[in-house]
Amino acid sequence: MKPGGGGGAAVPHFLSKVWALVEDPQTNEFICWSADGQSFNVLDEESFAKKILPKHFKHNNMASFVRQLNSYGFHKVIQYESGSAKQERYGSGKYQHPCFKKGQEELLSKIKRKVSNLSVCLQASFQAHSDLKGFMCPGAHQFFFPTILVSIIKGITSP
Amino acid sequence: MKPGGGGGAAVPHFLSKVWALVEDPQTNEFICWSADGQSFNVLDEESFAKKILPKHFKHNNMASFVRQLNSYGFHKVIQYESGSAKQERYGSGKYQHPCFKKGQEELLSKIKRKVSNLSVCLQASFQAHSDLKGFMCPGAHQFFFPTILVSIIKGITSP
Amino acid sequence: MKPGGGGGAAVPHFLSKVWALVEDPQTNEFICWSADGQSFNVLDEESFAKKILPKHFKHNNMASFVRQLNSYGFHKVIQYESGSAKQERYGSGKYQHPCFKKGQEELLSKIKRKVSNLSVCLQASFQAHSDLKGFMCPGAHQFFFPTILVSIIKGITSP
DNA sequence: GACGTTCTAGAATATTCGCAA
DNA sequence: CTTGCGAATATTCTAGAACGT
Repeated sequence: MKPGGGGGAAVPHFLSKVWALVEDPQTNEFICWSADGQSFNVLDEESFAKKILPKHFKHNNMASFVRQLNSYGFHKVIQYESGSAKQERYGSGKYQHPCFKKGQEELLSKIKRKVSNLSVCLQASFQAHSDLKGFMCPGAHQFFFPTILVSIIKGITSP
Repeated sequence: MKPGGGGGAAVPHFLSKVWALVEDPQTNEFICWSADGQSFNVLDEESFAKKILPKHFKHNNMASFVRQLNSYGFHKVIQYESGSAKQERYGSGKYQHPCFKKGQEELLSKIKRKVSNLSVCLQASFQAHSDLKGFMCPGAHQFFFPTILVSIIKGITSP
Repeated sequence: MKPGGGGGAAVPHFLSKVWALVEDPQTNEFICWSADGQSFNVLDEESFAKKILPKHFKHNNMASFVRQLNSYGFHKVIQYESGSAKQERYGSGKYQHPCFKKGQEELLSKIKRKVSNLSVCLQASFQAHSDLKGFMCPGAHQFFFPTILVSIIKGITSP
């Protein structure tokens, strides 16, 4: 269960919604897959922000949408304009993530949200020590080992 | 015999009452099975709280009802609105438990109330170490960092 | 400047809005100062949640409003009903904070948002152990020492 | 002592603002 | 100048804790 904005699945709400929007033919005027299916396009950011976003999120700001994309590791694809011939539509944008590809919805679960320092550091620091498994507290539903921590605290406080 | 509320069955009163409410056709306007029978819906939480709850419990607060649901391991199901077609009713909610399914009342006895992991386990373990005082977090009534340690441990043990 | 919610003042948006709501005569039917000006009352929580909240916040849930109040250190005031004479309005609530008092708007800036115990307790507890400095997690801006705990745990688990 | 009710806090995601690479 | 990110607040779902029956 993913709280916060309300997750009910392994995939956060945000990702599910973006996927649905890109897939939905009714919104293809605003957001759709790119030609090669490796990224998605927002065709008119202003219209998309004002018309589509508030139906699915609690805001109507393109900047907030982009911030979320970045949080999940999406990157804007810089479209090189060959010469001046190309008339790019004003306000369009292309965004990409290696696990966000047309026809491969199962990859969504691999997209991880980047969080800021606290949890990241803790987890990052401890993940390198996966040899610490196997400490169940009797009665607990999860992995747990208070006794050991008592020893730790004692070690710290009365060295 | 299950104490607490003075039940006479193996299933706690709370679960029996929720089951009865979901089944009862007369209250289907407020609470009913979902279409697939895998969860139940509260259609209008405020009406449900004010009209139905006090008839069966000692309160009329949706929050207390939800707290009980969570205590028994129910989870809220996030309903994703695909597109704008779906007209979700205001203030509705869907709740689910793997042993709460339409037509399978016998599963109810498998639903267990969760006890507080923290106090139970930590206190048991720490009582043998009464020399650890002085690690009180100001404002805390107990040793100071149970939750955080749990977080750390969870990070270690369930990567 | 307080980011998040987009404040432009020293007082977070939430506090400013609550203050304005309590002061505003037009919303006194739903939220107003208590008689002594030491707290504020929400007279009908469900009406307040559905009618007032969405006009000022991005939600219409009383629970979210209460979560914010608690985050800022407000407490619910338990109203003792003297005998059976007092007819308390159904679904009302009184909330109080030592720096939220009628006529003293300047106190608002003293109300601080509580952050997750995680950092608070860690810092509070470990500041008394300044000999543990030097254990900064790279990228972290605060006191922190996962590495030491890992070392300790490893030392205990694999002696 | 397990269960029920209430108030508060934890934890993850969401939204906003501003800055810097 | 633009993209991406840090950090603070906001919203949601779940759990902790205290008290009562």
